[in-house]
Amino acid sequence: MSPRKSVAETRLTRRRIVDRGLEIASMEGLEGLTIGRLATDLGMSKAGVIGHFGTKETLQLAVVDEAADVFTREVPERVHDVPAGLARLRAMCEAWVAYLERHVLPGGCFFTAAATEFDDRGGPVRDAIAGLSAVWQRDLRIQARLAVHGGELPADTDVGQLVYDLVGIMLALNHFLQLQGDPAAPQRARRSLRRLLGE
Amino acid sequence: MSPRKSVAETRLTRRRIVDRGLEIASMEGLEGLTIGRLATDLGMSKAGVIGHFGTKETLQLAVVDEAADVFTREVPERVHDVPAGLARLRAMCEAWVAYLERHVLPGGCFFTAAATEFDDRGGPVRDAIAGLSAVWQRDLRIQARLAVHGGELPADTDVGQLVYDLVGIMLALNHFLQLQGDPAAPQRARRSLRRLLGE
DNA sequence: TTAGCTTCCGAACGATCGGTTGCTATATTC
DNA sequence: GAATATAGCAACCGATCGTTCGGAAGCTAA
Repeated sequence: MSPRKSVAETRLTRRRIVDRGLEIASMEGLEGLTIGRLATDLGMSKAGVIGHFGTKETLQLAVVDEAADVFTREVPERVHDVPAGLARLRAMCEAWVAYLERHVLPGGCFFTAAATEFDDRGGPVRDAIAGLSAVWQRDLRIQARLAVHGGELPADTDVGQLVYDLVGIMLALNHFLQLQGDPAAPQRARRSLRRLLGE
Repeated sequence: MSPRKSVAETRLTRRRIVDRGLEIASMEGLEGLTIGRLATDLGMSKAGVIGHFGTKETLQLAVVDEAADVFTREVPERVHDVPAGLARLRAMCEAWVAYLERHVLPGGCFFTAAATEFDDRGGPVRDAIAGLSAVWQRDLRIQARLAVHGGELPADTDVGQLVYDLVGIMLALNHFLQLQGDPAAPQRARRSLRRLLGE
C-alpha cells in the first residue's frame, strides 16, 4: 500500500519508531517493547517497523542508543561549560537529579530499568547498557579525581567510593519517585549530594 | 495421568512451584515468569501448575509473598535478638548487605528487580511490592528513631533522609554486583554504612 | 464399597509473539 | 522516459502466551 518515501522521510520514520520505542521501553521494559505494539501505536504494519532494523535485538540496541543520546543531551551537555573539577562534578549531579525530577521519559530512568532487567543475561544489549553505564561513571570519576588533585576535595578521598555513593543517591531517587511517588525525593537527593560534595 | 496426592504432597507441590517461580522471577522478572516454562522445569503440565492459583496474577502474588518470606528469614529474623536502637539498625543493614552478597536468589535482590519492573503499572502486584517495601522502610525508620531518642545518633538527624541514604546504598550494591560484577561492592556498601551509622 | 472431592494431565482455545514473503507504488538514477 | 531500488503493506508462518475443559486417578468420608 504505502509507497517508497524520500530519504528524509525514511529517516524520519525511523526516528519515530525509535522515539516511540524508547517511551514504551522506559515504561514496559526492553522486552515489553513489542513490534506489534509499536506498529499499532505508529499506525503501520509490523513488517514496516521491523524492516528498518531486521531484528528485534537491533531495534533494542537502537533504542538503547537513543536513550544514551537523550541522557547525554539532558545531562552532560548541559554542564559542558562548567569549569572542570568539583564545580563540574556538582553540576553533573544536579543535572542528573533535575533530569530524573523532570520525568523526561514517562517510565523514569531508562538505564535503571534496563540495567535491572538485563543484568542477569548476556548478549549485546546487556553489553551496551553496561558499557554506557561504565562510561558515565568514568566521567564522574574523572571530575572527582580532578577535584581531589585540585584540593577541592580531601586528599584521601576514595574516588571509587564516591562514585558508588553518587550512583546510590540516583538509584534511590528513581526508586522513591517511581515506586512511592515521593515528592520529597529530589530534596533528599540534593541534601545527600551536599553532604558528599559540600555546599 | 497423575492422581490425587495426599494433602501433604499437594502443599509440597505448591511450594515447589512457588520456590522455582521465585528463582525464575529473580532472574527473568515477574513477567518473564511463564507458566509453560515453570511447567517444563517442574516436569508437569501447564494446567497442573496454574490449577493451584487459577490465574497468573495470583501466582505472581504468591511469588512476591514467598520473596518476602525469604527476605524476612534472611534479614530481620537474624537480628531479632539484637538490642533495639542503633545496634539493631546496624545489624539490620549488615544482614541486608550479607543477604545481597550471598546471592541468596540467583538474580540478585528480587524486590529491586520487581520494583523497577512494576513501578509504572497499577494493579495488586505493584501494590504488594510497594507495600512490602514500605513496611521494611518503616522498620528501619523505627530503629533509627529509637537511636535518635536514645542519644545514639545526633538529635537533629533527619530519619527519613537516613532511610533514603540506606536504601540508596543497597540499590547501588545490587547494581554494582549484578551489572558490573564488582567484587569490591560489598566493601563499599559497608564503608558507606559506617559513615552514616558510625563504627 | 461407594460416592465425592481434588490433583493433575492432555488437548485445545484465541491471542500475540518475532519474523518472512510477495507485492505495489514511488523516489531515485541513468 | 526507462530501469532500478526500496519503504511499507497484507497475509501468513511456527511458536508460545494465559486459560479452559473433560476426564483419569486416587485419597477420603460415608
